[in-house]
Amino acid sequence: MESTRVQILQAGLELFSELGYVGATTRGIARRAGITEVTLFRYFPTKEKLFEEVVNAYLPTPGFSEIIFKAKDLAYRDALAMIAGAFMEGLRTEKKLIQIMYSESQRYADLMARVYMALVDNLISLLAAYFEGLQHDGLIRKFNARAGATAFLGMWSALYEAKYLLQISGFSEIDETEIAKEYIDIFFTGTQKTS
Amino acid sequence: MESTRVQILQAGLELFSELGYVGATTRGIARRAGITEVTLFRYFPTKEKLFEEVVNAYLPTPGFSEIIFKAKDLAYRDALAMIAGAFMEGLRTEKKLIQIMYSESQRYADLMARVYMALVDNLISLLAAYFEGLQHDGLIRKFNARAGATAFLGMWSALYEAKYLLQISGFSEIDETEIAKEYIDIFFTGTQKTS
DNA sequence: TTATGTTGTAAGTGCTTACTTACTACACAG
DNA sequence: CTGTGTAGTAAGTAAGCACTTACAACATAA
Repeated sequence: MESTRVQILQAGLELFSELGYVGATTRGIARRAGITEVTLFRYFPTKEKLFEEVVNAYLPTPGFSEIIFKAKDLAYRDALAMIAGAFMEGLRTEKKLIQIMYSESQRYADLMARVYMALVDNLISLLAAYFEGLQHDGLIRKFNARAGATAFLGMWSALYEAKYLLQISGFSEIDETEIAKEYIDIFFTGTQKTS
Repeated sequence: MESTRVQILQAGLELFSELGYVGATTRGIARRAGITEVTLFRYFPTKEKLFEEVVNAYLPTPGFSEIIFKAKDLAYRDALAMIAGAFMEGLRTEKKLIQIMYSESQRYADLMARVYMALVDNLISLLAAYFEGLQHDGLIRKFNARAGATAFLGMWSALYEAKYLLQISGFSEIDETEIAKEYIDIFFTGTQKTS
């Protein structure tokens, strides 16, 4: 059955993210998948190949184009809020993959760079294009659109890391909608036209 | 000699950051320190104790208070630029520790949270106090000072991660002073008084 | 000279690891 | 009923791991 393969990949994603590439064992992955180690090696020739297939299997297909498309129907401030919300939700959904990305960024630099690209690079480009459209219509001030996009998403990804990856206690207390309001205020005001 | 101990700690910092806690071996650390494995175990009873001592030994003593102190003599925009530059330089200096922090944030959650606190939490508080002073003097608009501080530093730490930790090619091409100017522009304008 | 502290050398412990081989059990399609 | 594909079981391999023991070499200080 194909489901055996999927179960192994799922178990691999979990254990690689919890224990890292070296820390996760083929025995442990097999156990969590509910199969034997021998069966695991019937599907994947080496631990390394399994790891690469896990990452590739769960590489997110960026579904951000619709988000930005919808943003065009909203007022600028509401669009920023919606984009930020969608981005944070996307990061939360991909938490296991993001954990792998950070812990293996040295050993598997190229592969992890691809994970980053899949996660945020596409959104950066779309967001930059959105800003350029608004600039062209004279609705926001002129600035380097790509730099603006990384500035905006950077605030959120840093918040995500402190709160969800490192689980800093000072951030878990804070209401996310409250801090979101401040972030959006700053960026909104910072990109307004100077009247 | 005390220098043997220091050499082991230094080698431990390097190998733990390159290979992770599980991936780094006591043999490898001893070799890089230029001593034998037996000597390593004469100084540190277990690999785990060695790891904890490495992290504690290289926990940065935050030297940010002087930075914020100097900022008070500068114009707001120049102060932002100086703080951002000092923060980025601090992150670059602590690259190995930061790598450890990200790769072991699951296994050693508490210890790595302490690393984060030492790295940025102190600066967040100081920066928030600086903003509050400016707000009190009516030089910038009112906003949640702590949220503003995390927003400002978040932009920079996200840039640092993409450029130096994940080494995303798209960021290494960009001139850092150019992107810095845009970040500061956005934050400066975003926290100005609405006249 | 004698005592002490620091290091290296050599060997080995028991455990875990990724990965293999050989055989068996069972479901299902022709 | 027979062949085929998928799985489990049992056992084992060679290598690497953290960590130990015992002893010898050397410098320094009393």
